[in-house]
Amino acid sequence: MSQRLPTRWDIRWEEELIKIWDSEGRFKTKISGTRPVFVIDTPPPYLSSNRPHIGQTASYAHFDMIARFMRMRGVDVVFPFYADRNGLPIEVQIEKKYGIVAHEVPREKFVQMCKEELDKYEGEFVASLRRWGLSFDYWPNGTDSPEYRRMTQSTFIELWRRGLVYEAERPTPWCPRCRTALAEPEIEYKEEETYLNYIKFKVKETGEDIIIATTRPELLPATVAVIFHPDDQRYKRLEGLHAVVPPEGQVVPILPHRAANPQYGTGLVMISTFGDTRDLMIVNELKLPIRIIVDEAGRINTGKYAGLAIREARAKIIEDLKAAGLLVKQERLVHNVPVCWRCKTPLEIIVTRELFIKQIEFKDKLIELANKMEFKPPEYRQVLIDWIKSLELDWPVSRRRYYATEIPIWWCVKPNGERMPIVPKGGEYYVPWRDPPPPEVTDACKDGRLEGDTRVFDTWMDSSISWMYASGYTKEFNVFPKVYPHSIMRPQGYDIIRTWLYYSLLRAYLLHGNIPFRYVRINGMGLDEKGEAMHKSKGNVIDLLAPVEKYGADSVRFWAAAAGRLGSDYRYNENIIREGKEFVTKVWNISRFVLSFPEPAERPQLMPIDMAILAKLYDVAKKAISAYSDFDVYEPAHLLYNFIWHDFADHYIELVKSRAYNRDGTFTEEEQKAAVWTLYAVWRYSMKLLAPIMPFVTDKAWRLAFGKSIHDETIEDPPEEWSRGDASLFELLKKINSAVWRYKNRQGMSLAASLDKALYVPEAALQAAKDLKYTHKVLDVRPGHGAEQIDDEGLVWIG
RNA sequence: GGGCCCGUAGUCUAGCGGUAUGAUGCCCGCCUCACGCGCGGGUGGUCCCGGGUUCAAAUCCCGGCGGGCCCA
Repeated sequence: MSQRLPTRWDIRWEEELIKIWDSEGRFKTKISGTRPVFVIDTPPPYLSSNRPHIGQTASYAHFDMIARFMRMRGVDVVFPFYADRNGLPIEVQIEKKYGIVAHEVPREKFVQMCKEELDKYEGEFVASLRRWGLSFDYWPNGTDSPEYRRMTQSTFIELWRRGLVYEAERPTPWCPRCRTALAEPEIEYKEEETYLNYIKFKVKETGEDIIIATTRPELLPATVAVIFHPDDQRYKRLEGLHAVVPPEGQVVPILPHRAANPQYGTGLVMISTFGDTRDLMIVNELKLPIRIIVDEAGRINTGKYAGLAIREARAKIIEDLKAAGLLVKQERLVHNVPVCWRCKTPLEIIVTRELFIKQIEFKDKLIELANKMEFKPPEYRQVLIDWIKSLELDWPVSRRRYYATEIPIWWCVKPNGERMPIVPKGGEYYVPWRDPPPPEVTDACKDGRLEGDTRVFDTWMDSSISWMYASGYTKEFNVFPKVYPHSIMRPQGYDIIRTWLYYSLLRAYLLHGNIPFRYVRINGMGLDEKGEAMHKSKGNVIDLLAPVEKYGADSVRFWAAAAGRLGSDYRYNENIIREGKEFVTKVWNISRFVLSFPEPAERPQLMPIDMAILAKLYDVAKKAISAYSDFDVYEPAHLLYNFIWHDFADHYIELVKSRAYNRDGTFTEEEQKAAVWTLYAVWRYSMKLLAPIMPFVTDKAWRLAFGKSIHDETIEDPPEEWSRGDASLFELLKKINSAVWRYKNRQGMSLAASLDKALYVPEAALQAAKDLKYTHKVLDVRPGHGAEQIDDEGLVWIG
């Protein structure tokens, strides 16, 4: 190798390497058929903007490091990248961008607008990640492709056949703006200022007045009960009596129920169908009658206030109550209202026909399965289990939106008006709102008229089977039967445990009676320098390419790996990126140094210090391999940084430099070769261990050295014989080096200057006497004590 | 309102029963033939506060305060 290589790593080499990797076909999934297969269930990112932020990208870099490590362990890794493109956010974005409302535009056209917008983002998204050196196989078919949607639909049809899906009229949290039902995780809460209204009801049996406090007076016509807390002595006497509800005068029971808070308002609470989820729960529990007064657009649809929007109705009814002398008082109040996660519109609970997937009856089984998955780190298992325990409703999966997977149902409308759902046989991509029904559907509806369902699925219906898609379920290389579920790993953030992870588990259980994958790797969130989440609205989003352009991808990857422990949040920290850059330079220069010697063909007789550094490396390798195997990149990053820099470079290389050069023939040829052989052995092995984290500098050096890619090498377990060296000798030599350097420093000497004295060291260190003598340029190296102690422990003397 | 996590030198971070790890910053030296994006040496901490358990607490328990996340 030439000595004329620049002393600094040039980050432009990274872009050359990406081109080389691409031309070598490294980004394509390869299944040998002989090696074990491992699937990484890459999170398909949602393309609501053209670039992921740097925190998100860092987690993808982690996945890449794991993929690269596994490949070097002799495994065929399926590491796909495709986009999640279905769902509400893109629709909302299009509506905002063009100032339109989805349901007022021809559906075909609206869907096309969404698709085009997404296409614009995807190319740049992929290119940015590639610039980070990510080695995924890019699959252009995202969750909105016929290929993926076909799978979503077929798995749904399978569940339908098994009776796990039902359509029911059910009170459902509903967004009047988006005109869709929402599932539990899609509900958010927002503080809102409102009035708590104290309203007079009459007790039917006694004629006395009772006062009820409510923030939702417009729901009075839907009120079906009044409750008080069972321990509330003030109202015990009302138990079993009835209340007359203004203004329409319906008579409802007065019941004790623990959900009533005696401290809130008057302690008497009206229960309406449907004010909120608590109302819903009580209505179900007490089997109260259902009074539907709100329609899909959020308008009152019955009685005196019909046609008014919720807020208008509220104002009007308050006015009427006032006029009738039934409004006792109003208190200002700030409370939390449930809102739509996407558009923040306050939700209503209305009754619609929705499709539900059964989950409540399987809670115990799901918890059992959750205990069978391996969580890294383990503490996140409880988050999933707690969530399963808290579920109260089946999963509503139908949505009245547009850019999503169509529900594959046709409705057979009989002459008598009866509607029968018919599902096709599966295996195709069905668009019932647009396409004619397939023959098996027409055959099943000879006596009726067919209507295609216009609804779509909740997007988690798509992403909850990503682990099947990633395993090539729809692809030519389909390894699903081979890897499911033991060789699939799900990497994801803790923020979507209750959604992506939970629904994946549910779907796997319903489809296969099993877990979806054996391993769950939970990463923390990437935060800004101050430790706050990055949000466009906050203006603290750090671009994912700027630091790469400044410091190079290897440096940024080093930050990604080293910034935080697995499962903990990690902050953006330019210092660590800079440290990564310096480490790249260090690695580069170590490589230049080692490669300046011809590698000995045969293994020479090693000296004790050579054995000692190998023993040290043995230990580092064991720990690093074990950590990598647990999908941790933080430990390896720190272990390798410290070993390569502060053991290998600072001490071993310094100690054996004279022996390796052997300019004046002080050492025997065997001794010299031992140094060079060991330099190579340590360098080779540590480069391989580092390659998953810093794939660029390690590959460039490896190609110069051996004319092939480091990424084709195998990381074997370290040879057992390495462990026979004496690692404590190495620690002792480090202390001696430091002591001498400190001494020279205090004497104002250059470290390269000769010291006209003998060095006295512990007996053990004499095994490296010659190396010590020439490294420190002392007269002699002797055992015992000299005239002057130069360390804290009394080990090192000179004189 | 509930749950979970976190609070260690200017900054970031490890330790999680025996008074503290590393990085960075700062100061001082060194052109040592792989590297000045380097090498060496030093400086810097009531381990958020209060109480408890213990021979002994950053470390365990309780209560605050501050920050974050998830959920209602």
